[in-house]
Amino acid sequence: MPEKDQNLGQYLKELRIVKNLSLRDVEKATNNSVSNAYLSQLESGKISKPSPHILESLAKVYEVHYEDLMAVAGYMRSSKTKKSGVAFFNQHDLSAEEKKKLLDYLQFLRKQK
Amino acid sequence: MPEKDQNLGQYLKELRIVKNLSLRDVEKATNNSVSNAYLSQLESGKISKPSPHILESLAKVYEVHYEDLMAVAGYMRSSKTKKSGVAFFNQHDLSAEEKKKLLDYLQFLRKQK
DNA sequence: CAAGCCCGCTAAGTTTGTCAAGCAAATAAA
DNA sequence: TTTATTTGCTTGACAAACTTAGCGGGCTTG
Repeated sequence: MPEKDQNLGQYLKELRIVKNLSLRDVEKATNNSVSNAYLSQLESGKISKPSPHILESLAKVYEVHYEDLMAVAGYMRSSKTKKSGVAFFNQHDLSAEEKKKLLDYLQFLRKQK
Repeated sequence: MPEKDQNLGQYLKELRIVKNLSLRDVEKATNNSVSNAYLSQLESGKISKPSPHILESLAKVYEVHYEDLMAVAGYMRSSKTKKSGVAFFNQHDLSAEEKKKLLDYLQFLRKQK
């Protein structure tokens, strides 16, 4: 489950990277309802309270429960431990740094074609 | 249950009137997290998409399920028919006008001491 | 009547979410 | 290497959310 104090931006970035999507991929996948520029700001934490319908669009693309994103955004208390798409990155007691390194490495691996 | 197409403002106003609270009463009850001026704008429909934590504060004061308000605001599909505090005003096939007249009359009655 | 309080409401200002355009670096293609 | 495409990101402008101050009306109390 998403950790309580994990910030929304990091979580969104994890989801996107694991799914191997670019900012613009997501923009298209959401039918332009979330611009790549805005998603960038979300991931970098410059925006902390997006409107729920934005989260809904993202949840659909990332195949995550809408309520999960709402919870991470601080809009709801996290509901009953639903295992979402990136469960691996959240279930194994990874520190924030470890997680980040793994994600970086994942990108590296994929770039090797 | 709140009707699908019922707008948020009207619903909030109903709740407040039935509970016999003034705008300022609600402001105080929410610990100043919802100003009376802002609530007025909400009820008049000048603001249609308040941030969820606003709805959370109001739900607490009005003793309504948070999810209900979220649903009425269009942030969630209405969950399983929870009967909220003003069930009377929503269950008896009242038209919008009828409802409004009843609420006005309710205020009139109460004003009679 | 006058002084005071509470009511709903609004006008004006600040903040913040959101988008369109575009830039610099990385990658791919020629 | 040069050109073109993609990627993440920043900037500037706009709209919508949200705040603060205050008005005018209706009650109450002296």
